Amino acid sequence: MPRLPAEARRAALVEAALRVMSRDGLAAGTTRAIVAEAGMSLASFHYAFASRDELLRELVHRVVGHELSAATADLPPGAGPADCLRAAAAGYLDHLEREPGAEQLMFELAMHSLRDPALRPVARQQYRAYTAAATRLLEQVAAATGTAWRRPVPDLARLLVTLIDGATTTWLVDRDTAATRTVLDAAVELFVAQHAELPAG
Amino acid sequence: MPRLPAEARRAALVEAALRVMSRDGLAAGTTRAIVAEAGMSLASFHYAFASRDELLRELVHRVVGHELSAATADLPPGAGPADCLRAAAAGYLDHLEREPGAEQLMFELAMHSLRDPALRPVARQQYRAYTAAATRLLEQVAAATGTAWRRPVPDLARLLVTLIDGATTTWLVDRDTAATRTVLDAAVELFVAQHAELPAG
DNA sequence: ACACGAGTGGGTCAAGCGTCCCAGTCCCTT
DNA sequence: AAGGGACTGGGACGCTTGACCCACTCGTGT
Repeated sequence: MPRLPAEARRAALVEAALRVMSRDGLAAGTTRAIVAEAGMSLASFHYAFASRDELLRELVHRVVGHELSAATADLPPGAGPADCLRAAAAGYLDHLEREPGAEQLMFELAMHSLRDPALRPVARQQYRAYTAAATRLLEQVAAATGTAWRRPVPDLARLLVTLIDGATTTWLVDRDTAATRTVLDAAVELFVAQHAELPAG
Repeated sequence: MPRLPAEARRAALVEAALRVMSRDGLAAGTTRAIVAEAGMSLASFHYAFASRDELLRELVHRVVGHELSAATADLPPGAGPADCLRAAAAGYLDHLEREPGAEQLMFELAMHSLRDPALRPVARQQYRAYTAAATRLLEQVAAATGTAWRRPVPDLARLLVTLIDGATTTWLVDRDTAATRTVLDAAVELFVAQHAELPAG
């Protein structure tokens, strides 16, 4: 209970909320559970945030920003495009295994946002961030390997997001990493064999 | 408020719960909201079900059973395997557009089940049902077109579930039917060109 | 026709929720 | 050093939740 400027307190509360909700689910993220995790009193919560919804909005913004920059940081050293994509997939799978709760929370957050008209734009933005990351990855791969994509990159980016999304939900259910890896590898092969590699001209 | 045998009341409550939760989300399915939707008193609820969790379990079982039989009923008249798969995808997309809430509820239910150790097997069963449906579809397509699949059918089935799952979540967020159709069509093409059509021997 | 048990309704309970208030305390400025 | 504003803590309010109890009513088997 040291004294904290409001801005730092907001950040601490968001992080605490993220921990609680990743561990026990979105619904478990009550104001009391959050302040207990952060080691504060209940009043500090509403001193830093006008409402629980405001914290939720800030939380989503922060996480989406973080995910976007994380996806951007993936720079495969690059041999062929297949290796690049496979490396990216493996990297994501590692992250998923390391923090399944966080990734599950993202889904719960998206589903929750969809039900609330006021929060719907937040969900949209979340997926726009995913698509942006996918687009960047595809462009990096093309640039790094001197190839171009046969289909429009936006279409491929959406396909990639779809695959990652589906792979995540199915993995969350059965935790079968080997099977998920197989699916992603097959998807990469599809991607490359069918859609990539027209020498850039 | 006519008199109803307990079994019929259970069914009516499950249907009412399904309506409420499809419309307003899993969290909105309180005992009071459900009995209001069913036009009963609160006591009738706990006469038919020992607890809200018991209703939830029965609801999931019923829906999974329904989805499994629905997916089985898909019999494409069949020209090539691509047409079969495309027809199946289009059929699912129609269903999704007709009842987005129900499909979103399935996700919410799965995510909720994953958090509760007692309900985790239910989520597993839900996805086993999906995989079974996908397997059946792939086998039907192979049989109807006289071809075989190059990769193990279980792998392909999981890939199919992954694709449908991902397509559903992305569509739920942006409701962009055209883009989702494009993704699914591309996926079908991938599926067929790369993985199908080895004449059955 | 009559009793018995299945089914019903309303009122109630304790717990947990988000939110709010206010008296107190610390730090920073001047 | 003294004032004022930023920050804290505990307690409380009003509401909703799942669960429950008990007095009642109706259909049915005898």
